[in-house]
Amino acid sequence: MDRRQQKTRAAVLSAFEALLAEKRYEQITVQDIIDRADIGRSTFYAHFETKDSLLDYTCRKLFAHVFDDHLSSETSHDFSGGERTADRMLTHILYHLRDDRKRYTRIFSCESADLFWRYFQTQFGSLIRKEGLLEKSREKGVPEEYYLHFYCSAYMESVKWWFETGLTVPPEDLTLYFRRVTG
Amino acid sequence: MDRRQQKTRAAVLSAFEALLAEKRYEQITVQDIIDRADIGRSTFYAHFETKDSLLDYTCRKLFAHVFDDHLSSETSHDFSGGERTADRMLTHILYHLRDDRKRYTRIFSCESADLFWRYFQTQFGSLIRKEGLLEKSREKGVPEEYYLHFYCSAYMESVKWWFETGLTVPPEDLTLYFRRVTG
DNA sequence: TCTTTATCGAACATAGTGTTCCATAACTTA
DNA sequence: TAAGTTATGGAACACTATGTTCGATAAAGA
Repeated sequence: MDRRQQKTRAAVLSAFEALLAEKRYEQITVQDIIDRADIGRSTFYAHFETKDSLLDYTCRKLFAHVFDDHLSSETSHDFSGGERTADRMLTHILYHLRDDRKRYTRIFSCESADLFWRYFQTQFGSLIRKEGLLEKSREKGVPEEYYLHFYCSAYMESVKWWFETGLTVPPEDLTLYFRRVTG
Repeated sequence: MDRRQQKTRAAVLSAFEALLAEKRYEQITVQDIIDRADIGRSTFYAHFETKDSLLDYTCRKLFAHVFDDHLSSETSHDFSGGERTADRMLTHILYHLRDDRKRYTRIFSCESADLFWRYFQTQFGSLIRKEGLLEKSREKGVPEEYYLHFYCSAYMESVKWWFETGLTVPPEDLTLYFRRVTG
């Protein structure tokens, strides 16, 4: 890949994330981005079809950063240990989110980024299956799809709440809260 | 109030709701609305500051329709009966939503209408207090605000899931599901 | 009837998106 | 190092949508 392309791409992404830390996605204009990245308008559109594509790309990247990099290395996809192991992982995600709080705050509140949550939900779905929680849905007497939706959104809403309170609660405690209300 | 104003207002609101049943809020233009309502552009802006104001107004109206009209008449704000009474009310809301499904489907999926959910959450909050569920938060060992947030969003997400599945589940059953997973 | 006022319609300013074109500069490869 | 390829810059452009302004007209209320 051409060095120029790499530089441009990196400049755009970093400009975008910086802007995302300052204001909501909806009020960021392409002009803002290219000013900050110090590139021409046509150059931007040579890299990204639309502004939404950029958001999409960024979400995917952040998502991969949360799940692929950190998650798999931690537990090597072995959740046979049951809730204990899964808890360690959930807590691990929270630590990661807190470390990069600036990046994620805007993504979470960004109205167009339910994209991020959709990925989250997909990934979370496979987690739940590994935990064998779909059997729990039978115990509780609710449909599997309902339980899946409930469980995912409960975690997502926990995280949202966490960010709203300014991340004052320790990650371990939040995981505990989540377990207690969903258990 | 001038008869002309009333007519115009009614025309706008009905045009807006009709459009909302056809496409998402984001892709509805002011032009669409005034074409359908058959009024002049300046007339629209004489009634509503912006397109968002119209959405805001509509959300408030729908919200009042769900809560004030139906809810209070049903149980007269007496939730001392505990879960049984509250369940009847939750189910009642679901019936109302299903009867007017076309109106609500778009509102629920409209990205700018977390407004509606905010109202919902506020109202739900007072419900929970009356149910004495904040004591339950102590039993469960989680902060009250966390439990409130969790409980509200669990109901909201249940409703969202319900609409996604095309309202196939009977209202009574959904209330049951909700109770089983949050109980 | 007389006065008030809501509406129409067209034109306007503003702002943002995404496209096109070509000269220029930077990069790759041979 | 030279030749050829390709990314970039920058300006101009078409397009869409928002929200404003204003004077003429028609409908309402007193």
